[in-house]
Amino acid sequence: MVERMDDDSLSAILKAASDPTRRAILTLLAQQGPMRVTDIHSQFDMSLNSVSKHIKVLEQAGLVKRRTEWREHMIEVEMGPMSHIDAWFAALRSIWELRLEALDDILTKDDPDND
Amino acid sequence: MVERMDDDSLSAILKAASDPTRRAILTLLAQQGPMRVTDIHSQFDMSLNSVSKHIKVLEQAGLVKRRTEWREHMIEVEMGPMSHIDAWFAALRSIWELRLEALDDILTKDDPDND
DNA sequence: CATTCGTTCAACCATATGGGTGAATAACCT
DNA sequence: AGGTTATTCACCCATATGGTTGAACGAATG
Repeated sequence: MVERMDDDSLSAILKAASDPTRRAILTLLAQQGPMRVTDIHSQFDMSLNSVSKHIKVLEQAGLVKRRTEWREHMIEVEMGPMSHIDAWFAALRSIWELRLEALDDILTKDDPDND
Repeated sequence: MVERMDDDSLSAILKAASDPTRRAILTLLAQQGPMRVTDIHSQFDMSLNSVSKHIKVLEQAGLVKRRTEWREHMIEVEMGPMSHIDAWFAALRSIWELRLEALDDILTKDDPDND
């Protein structure tokens, strides 16, 4: 069944994922596993600070998790919340298909009353 | 292999979907089928103009299609591009799972060399 | 203690976004 | 032609966003 999640959370997730840099960070983390902010930064042509901010956005959306080990912040991708995107899309598609089926039903039933 | 679609298109799609009003519009259209801008507007507590702007964002992201019939603009949800979201998510998950499998492989092989 | 390292915080800037209002355009209906 | 209807365009405004630089902080290390 459709887990009706917080609209705000979903917005945050989608918005966080809508930035190419942030998607690249997620991909990088999925490939490499947990990385430090500095390591992530080394893969991008932008200030460490900007990368840090992107990570914060991802973190607040729940798409990454931070394990602060001593002075190093290990950032790890979190796949769980991403399924909310999937769920929303699936729900939308199911609503859409339901309507089409109903429409088809109306059009194909041999009811002489139509028109 | 990861089907690398236009990064910009995907960004546009995710960004368009990241707004609650726009998601509501998509849901409405999926439920009701094609609607006019005015009809959509009647469901929201906001100016017609704002609704029109939201529709334009959805349109540019390819999430809705516009059939301009005479003076009426019929707006219809377009499910196709939404699968890009799905595809991106699936690709990310697959990258993630591949890494975990490889990791598991390393950890479980009876290699006496590990320390 | 001073330094270096890893990271964030604070301030700043340009641009985008979401909202509003009012005018303009375009087509239909007398 | 004049009025109504449907929609967008052009502005305006407040706030958010993505980027920058420089300072600050906390912890390891010489």
